[in-house]
Amino acid sequence: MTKIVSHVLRVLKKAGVKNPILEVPPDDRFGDYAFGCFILSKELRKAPNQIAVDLEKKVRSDDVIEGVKVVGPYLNFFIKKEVFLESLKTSGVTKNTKPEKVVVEYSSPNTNKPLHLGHVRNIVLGESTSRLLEEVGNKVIRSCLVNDRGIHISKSMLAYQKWGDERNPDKKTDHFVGDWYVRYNKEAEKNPDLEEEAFELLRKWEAGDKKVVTLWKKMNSWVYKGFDETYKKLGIIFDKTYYESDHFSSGKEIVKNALSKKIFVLDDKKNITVPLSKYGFDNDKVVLRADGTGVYLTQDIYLAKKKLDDYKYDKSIYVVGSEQKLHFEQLFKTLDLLGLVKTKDLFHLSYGLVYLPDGKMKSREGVVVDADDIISEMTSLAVEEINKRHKLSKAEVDRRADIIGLAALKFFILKHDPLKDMTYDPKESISFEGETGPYIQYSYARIKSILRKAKISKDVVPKSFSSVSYKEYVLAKKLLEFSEVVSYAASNLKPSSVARYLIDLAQIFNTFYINHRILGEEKSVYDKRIFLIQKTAGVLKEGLSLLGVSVLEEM
RNA sequence: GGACCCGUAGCGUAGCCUGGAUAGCGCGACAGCCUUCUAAGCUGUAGAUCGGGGGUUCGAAUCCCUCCGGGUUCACCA
Repeated sequence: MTKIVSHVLRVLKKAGVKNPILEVPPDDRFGDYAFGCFILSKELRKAPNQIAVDLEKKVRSDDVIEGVKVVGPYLNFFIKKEVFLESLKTSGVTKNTKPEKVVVEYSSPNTNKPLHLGHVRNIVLGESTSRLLEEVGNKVIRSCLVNDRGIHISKSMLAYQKWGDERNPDKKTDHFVGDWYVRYNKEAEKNPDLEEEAFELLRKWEAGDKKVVTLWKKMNSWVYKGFDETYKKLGIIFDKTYYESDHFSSGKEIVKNALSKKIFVLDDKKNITVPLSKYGFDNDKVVLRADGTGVYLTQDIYLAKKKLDDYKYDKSIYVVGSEQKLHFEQLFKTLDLLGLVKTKDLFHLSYGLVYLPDGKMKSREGVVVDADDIISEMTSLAVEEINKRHKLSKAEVDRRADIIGLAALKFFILKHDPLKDMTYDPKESISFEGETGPYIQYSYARIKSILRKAKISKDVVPKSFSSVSYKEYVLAKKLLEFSEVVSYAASNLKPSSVARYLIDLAQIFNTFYINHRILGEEKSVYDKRIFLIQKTAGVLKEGLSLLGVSVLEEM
């Protein structure tokens, strides 16, 4: 691709254009590349169209350029179709020249309730971002910060203590704990004194009360067991888990130190604060209360330092919902002031909230789309779809349904720009047709089916290509875009651009598929098309894998 | 009230960074395509004053200003 572009640029320079810029026309009927002559019109004091006409005379066709054509102010270049297929032989994803070590923090659950759809968005985004960064050559450390202490877990604990009769879980263990959290909130409505009891429990926990700590450990272990099952279904493995309970009171030394260096200051109530208002923030931010207790920011400072000590990272990415945007701006500026990490090496990958049709999810009332529920709902929908089409053993149906259901769910989330809020309507649920994960998987399976019937296992690479059809050319051209798309997605942390690309590619492939036969064609055509569909399968599989989605050989 | 984000056909969205040739796609609607490599597919039709207004520019969905609508956030909560 770039080779073709640089060739055209060279030709333009030879024709007398000093700094040529190429653009891609909106429709390939206009050509493969275009040079807009507007930029020259002032300098040459000629109409853009006249310039284009003059240039046209100076450009000859060669082994890359088939011809040029003037349309209005544009000089349009038509590239020989086989050149695109030829470039496909050597195409691939470009790796970073300087690989970086990147810590990606995601999931970050509380331990008082099971994971919900919001977490799924977070996890799927975090995982895909990690894979993208690895794809371009970076080293990624997947980390998870567990909020395992605080008033929320005390509430679950209190309800269990009061009404749980020391029962063992009779359902998925994290759901069991979550039920007590919901129970607490229900009871607390009638009896506001419960809140004080919950705080009492938290104080006891902090004081190291044995009974409370034992209960806390037991309930957390149930939650972790449940989380692990969910992570396993989603295909997630963390390299490192940080627990809030290990360092919720850490970071105080760093803060005091910064005070003595006059980086931080005392406010009129003797709280230690970060003087953020000097740097364009609305307010200063308290980091250590006068009574010596820390806040969220305090331990986040500590954690950033800890991660730095643990991994000496070049970049640190936090996958956290958009409602915490301000907090991360404050944190990043603070870390910069402390001289710990430069702001440019920190990134808050912010994503929009997941809404239900009637508003926000409320986990304290149990109004949530539970992660496990939605996964199994997707899976059973997939079972129905499979049974409509095939008669297979139950084991095979289940195997395929897992892969298809998860693809539908993950792709549905990832095809949206992370920034935007999204609404999930359980009634309409997630489709398997149109712009979906299964659609991409299906395209892949179609290719695999042909390759099976052709009994081809190795890559077919024709020496040369001839009489390339329009649809073959369009497919080849799209395949060549893959590496650019990956680079863009990795540097902008936007898995959605990969998802969008895969939709386009699958559409183009399916059109190609309907219009061109492969099996039974004469050798040169057959080889050319096998080459194309093998490349397509490769890109579909690799692209999906960047989204954390698997493929099926048959579906 | 301040700050930030979002506003593109009935619905869901891409394009906005880096301005350019008829605003791309999916769902839904309508009309078609399975005796040939998987119809989870393909083809066609209808459907958009790109939230309103102003500005910059030869040219604005894209950049700037402003207004309107929606959201998030502004704690010594995480």
